[in-house]
Amino acid sequence: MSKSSSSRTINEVLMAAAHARSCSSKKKLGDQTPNSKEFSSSLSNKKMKLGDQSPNLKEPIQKSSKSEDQSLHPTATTTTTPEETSVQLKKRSGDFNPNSAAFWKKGESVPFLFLARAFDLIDKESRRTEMSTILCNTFRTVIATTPKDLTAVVYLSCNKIAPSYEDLELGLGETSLVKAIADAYKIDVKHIKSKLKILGDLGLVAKASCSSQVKLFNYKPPPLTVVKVLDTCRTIAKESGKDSQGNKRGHVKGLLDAATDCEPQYLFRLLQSKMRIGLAEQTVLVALGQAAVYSENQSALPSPSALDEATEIIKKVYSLLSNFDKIIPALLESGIWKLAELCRFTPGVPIGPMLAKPTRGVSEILKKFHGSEFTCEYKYDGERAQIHYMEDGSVEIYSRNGERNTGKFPDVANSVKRFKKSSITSFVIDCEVVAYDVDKQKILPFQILSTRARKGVNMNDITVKVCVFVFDLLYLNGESLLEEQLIDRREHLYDSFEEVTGEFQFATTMVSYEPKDIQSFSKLL
DNA sequence: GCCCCTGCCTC
DNA sequence: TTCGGAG
DNA sequence: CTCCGAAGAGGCAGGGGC
Repeated sequence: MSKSSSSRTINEVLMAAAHARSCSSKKKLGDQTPNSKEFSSSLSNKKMKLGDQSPNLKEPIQKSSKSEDQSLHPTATTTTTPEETSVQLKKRSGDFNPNSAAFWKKGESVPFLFLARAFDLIDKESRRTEMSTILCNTFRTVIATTPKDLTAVVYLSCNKIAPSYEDLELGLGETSLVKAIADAYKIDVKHIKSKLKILGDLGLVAKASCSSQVKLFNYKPPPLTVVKVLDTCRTIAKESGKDSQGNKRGHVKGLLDAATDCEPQYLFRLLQSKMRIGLAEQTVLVALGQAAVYSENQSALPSPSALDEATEIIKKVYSLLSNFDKIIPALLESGIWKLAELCRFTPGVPIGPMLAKPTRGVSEILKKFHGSEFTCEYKYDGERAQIHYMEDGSVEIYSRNGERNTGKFPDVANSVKRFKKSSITSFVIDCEVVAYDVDKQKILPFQILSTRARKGVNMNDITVKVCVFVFDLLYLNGESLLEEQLIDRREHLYDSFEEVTGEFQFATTMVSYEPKDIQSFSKLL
């Protein structure tokens, strides 16, 4: 098992374009080409930028003339049927009437069936642009009828139940869900399992089981709503302790009892966190941005550039503040064009990380960088960590995926403040936490790090010591540094912290114009 | 009290 | 993490 | 190139069972 990860050595090199985070405009270090956003690394990975921070959120060309006056929308939409909904949602955005697809009254809770139908349409579509259109129409419908449900709709569309840093897990996997179906329908677990093998998907199994189910009672639970589904998911996630498994199953059964049509299928895929309809966060964001544009300007069709701009804004905003509970209300209240002002990078909320991207070799890199200044950086073999130090002295640590990791690294959380200079009142750093042998002063392989306890770690129980290798500073003394060049952020970084060997060190880097330096740098191992 | 299965998360 | 498919 | 989805290794945590 010395799998790839452990075979990577600590000395592996990683390089990034010198202007990393703020990709678009500013460059000061060479390479102005439009595709100067990426980096490549020599050995196996490299870092890449995150979601665009195009600093030019200029005034929208298509200012919304009248934004929120919903009163002029044609009234009600009670005559539409679920079937009709599907037809409407597939229309091109320009031809779509946001009041045509709803089969519930304005202000009423959005039925889960509406969303399930949209998922079903998307499932049958392979073009992401089309998926996005369908979802865009879906969002527009919700905005036009029951905007307060938009947050729930967006969460479910992303297959999330809360921001990732809130540590809310369903705790339901395939096995539990199979049991839940068996429970609910009084079917043998074995039958469910064999069906699962045949159909290949738990959602389909749920659907099939549901339709073959004979309802013995006339009692019919009220239709599911999007909010109900989301709330129940959260309830399931919070269930813990004795009998929690059974309780969770009970909640699932409750949902299943009320599910009809294609609802069971998507309900179970949601519960399994495997939507597999080809739609995920990025596509949802695109749809959301565009829906916002269309909804703001009912009378005129938005220009393509306005739509692109909206997409950029929403992606950027989400990478800075990945919390729909904050973004959606702001979006509904003030519109897409002001969103960036309202939703800023905030300490305490993890920012989307710039990720490395594999390259096939040094030669590939050599070409890419001749003529431009570039930088290389060691890629340490540990765990990514984003450390937030707030004004009040509190610390939070987040993983690569934005999960709160603070409880896993109490040693780091307690020590970081010792490495900052006293004038520093708040900061966010990006770093790699690496297992470290204090006696031998040596970095240990990832394997060792992975044996650390993961939750509620007690300082006294720590056996694997770690060293933090910082490579970026994203926020300092109340101000975001995201608009600055990587090279400049590094300067701030070096100015703001003191290294302590074996505890807190700066990642080894090199900056050059000479492609051949890449090779020599990578030989440092 | 101990062990296993399931879920989740890291790379 | 790496891979492969689709657009 | 971007996005999505699937797969794989190793390992901790929590619950359920005995």
